[in-house]
Amino acid sequence: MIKARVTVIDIAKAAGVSKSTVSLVLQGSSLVNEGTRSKVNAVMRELGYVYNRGAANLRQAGAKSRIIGVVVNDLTNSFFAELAVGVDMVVQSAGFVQFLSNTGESIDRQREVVASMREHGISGLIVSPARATDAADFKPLVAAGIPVVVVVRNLPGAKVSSIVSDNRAGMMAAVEHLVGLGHKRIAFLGGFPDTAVFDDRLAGYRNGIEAAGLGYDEDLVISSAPSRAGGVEAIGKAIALGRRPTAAVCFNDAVAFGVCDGLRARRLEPGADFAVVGFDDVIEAQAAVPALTTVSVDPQGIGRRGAQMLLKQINAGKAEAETVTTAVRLVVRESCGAGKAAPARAGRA
Amino acid sequence: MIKARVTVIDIAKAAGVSKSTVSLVLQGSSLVNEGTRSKVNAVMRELGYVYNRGAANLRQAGAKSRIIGVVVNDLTNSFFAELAVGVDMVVQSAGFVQFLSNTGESIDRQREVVASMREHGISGLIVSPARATDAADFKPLVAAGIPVVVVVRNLPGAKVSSIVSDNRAGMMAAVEHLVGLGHKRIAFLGGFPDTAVFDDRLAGYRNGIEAAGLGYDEDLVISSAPSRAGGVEAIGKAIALGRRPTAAVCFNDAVAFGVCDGLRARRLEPGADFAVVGFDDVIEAQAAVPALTTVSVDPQGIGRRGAQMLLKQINAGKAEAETVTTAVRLVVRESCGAGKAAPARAGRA
DNA sequence: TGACAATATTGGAACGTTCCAAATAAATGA
DNA sequence: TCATTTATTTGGAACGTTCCAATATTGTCA
Repeated sequence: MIKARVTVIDIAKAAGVSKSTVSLVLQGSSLVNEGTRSKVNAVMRELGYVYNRGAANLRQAGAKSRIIGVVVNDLTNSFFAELAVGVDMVVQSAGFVQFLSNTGESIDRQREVVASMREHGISGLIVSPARATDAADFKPLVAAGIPVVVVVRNLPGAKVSSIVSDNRAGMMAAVEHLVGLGHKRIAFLGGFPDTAVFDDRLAGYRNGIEAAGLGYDEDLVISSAPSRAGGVEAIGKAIALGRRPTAAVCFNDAVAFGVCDGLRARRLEPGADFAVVGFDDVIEAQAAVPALTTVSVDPQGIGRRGAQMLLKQINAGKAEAETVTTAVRLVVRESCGAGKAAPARAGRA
Repeated sequence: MIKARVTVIDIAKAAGVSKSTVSLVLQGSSLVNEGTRSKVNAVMRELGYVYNRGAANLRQAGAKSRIIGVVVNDLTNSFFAELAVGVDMVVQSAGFVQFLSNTGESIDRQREVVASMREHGISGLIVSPARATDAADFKPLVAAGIPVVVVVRNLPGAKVSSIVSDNRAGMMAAVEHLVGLGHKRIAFLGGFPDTAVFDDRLAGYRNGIEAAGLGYDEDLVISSAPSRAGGVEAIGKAIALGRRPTAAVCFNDAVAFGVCDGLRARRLEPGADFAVVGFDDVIEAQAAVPALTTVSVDPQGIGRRGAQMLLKQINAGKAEAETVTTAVRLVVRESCGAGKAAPARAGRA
């Protein structure tokens, strides 16, 4: 068991040059002679040299650790897994690596992992914050000059960049579609009212309802946990209403699936007897029976976009916070009752 | 914009002690006086000190970076996302952080991320290898004394620890169950024959068939991509067979879902007209219609277990490779036609 | 040939920590 | 009081890189 690490000095000695030259080669400097370069490279390969980024970072004063921190609130939700994959794609091809952690909606955990990432000298952070995250939590990071991009859930008041989907427009489109199908009583089901995302989606719903000349009726807004179970609960309450709705837009796809479950438990067929529209377009949406009509937000795209934005800020050294909202589009499938769509499509590449 | 990093020396100066003492405090040494300790801690808080792990690792000769590398082959598959979450749980609570990367089944990518992780000085690696990974790929890691644990897919020939689920027993149980329901012609659908996992599952199928006194018939083994699309394809071929099977065990749940799709496209109802059993028990399995009878492998459990094993090896300094196969259990739901089970249960905590 | 530029190479001195051996201070025993 | 523990504290010297300023080497032009 030879534990001795091979260092740049070993290489230098073996190649008959100075450590400085080896360092130059490492950084692909054009200053070094072609012959020398290839010799050094050969020796490196031969001795099995592995670059010590820690040491390098030390010298480079925290500038470029080439580590990007990624924090998501629920990795078991495929929406966020996709997001992480999107980030990974661009981060990776830019020669960075991804430090990914899952907070499971715990803000304590979030604090921990962010602190830990900071200790490791991340050069930027992408975060989908846990519920009830304090906007001030990322203050120290940006004060230290570490770019932060908030995705999916925005943090009103925090002076960081953010990318959120156009929740309002998406929900409005969903309502319009249902109105176009002849529905007059459309409920808004699921979600916790204490989040910015909820507010946006609800606002879109309200806009859509009012634009259609239907009266906005508070009774038709039924919040619940943003989960499958929450959906079951919400549809239960909706059906118990005096003037029962004939359609619902849901806070997200998980809720929508729950709503479908709840409908079937009451011998109502989603799509045929009651129209259901989700939000997010998670992978399962197109495969479900009935296939879910939903608002597609392309989490992978958000991830890619967020990563690009972050990299831009890292390279720029200093960047002011920008906020983008990404377009969404309604994907009409079966659960809204708009007729059996063409046979389901294609896998993922 | 004051970029000056606060270092241990700044703290020392401000607290009127030496840097060595500050270092002692940092490591929670019992050598330092209680009064001094609290003073130092106070100053640290005041100046907003952040520990520089890079510098520490440098000195500690790569021993304890407290970084665990996690490499999965497909993060968009919830099976692996769950796995990562399981790892994260134990890794996190042991005070380590997780470096997670997705290879998307690309062995080039895998090589890249592993190299990158090594440069960052990970103290251990958990990997669910991409298809066709060369067992020698992890040789340098273990030679350098970095423990590696392979999960889910084993790497015959590699001298590393591994945790795989008991594929053989699981498939055998599935076959036995179908036999118990009266099926005589049971197909094995999906999966690529070039993987160890495929071999194991097929062996389990064969054992089950022969144990039941049914003849093993090669025609009933139809491989395909281990995906939903592959499932559609496989069931198509199965139905075209002369003596058509009446049931199938599938390579994994994705294939099983595809098989259900394919059945329905031919006006056959999975569960009623043809029995389908999957493998993995992905989250969607219990929510699907019909709920999928499948072999549950608890990816989160494997993740936790793998992480524990890895930590043990890290702490032990040197550990020989051990191999565990984790138990699996058949979860009977609807798709096998064993009668409507009790109403589906409960979410995830 | 000498002066100058261009091209390659190089020895320290950092970077922020931990470790070691040694120093200091305080407490104990005789 | 002095020697001897015991409890704290402390300066360097690493660790493996990068950066800087300086040096060697070569080539070019007059």
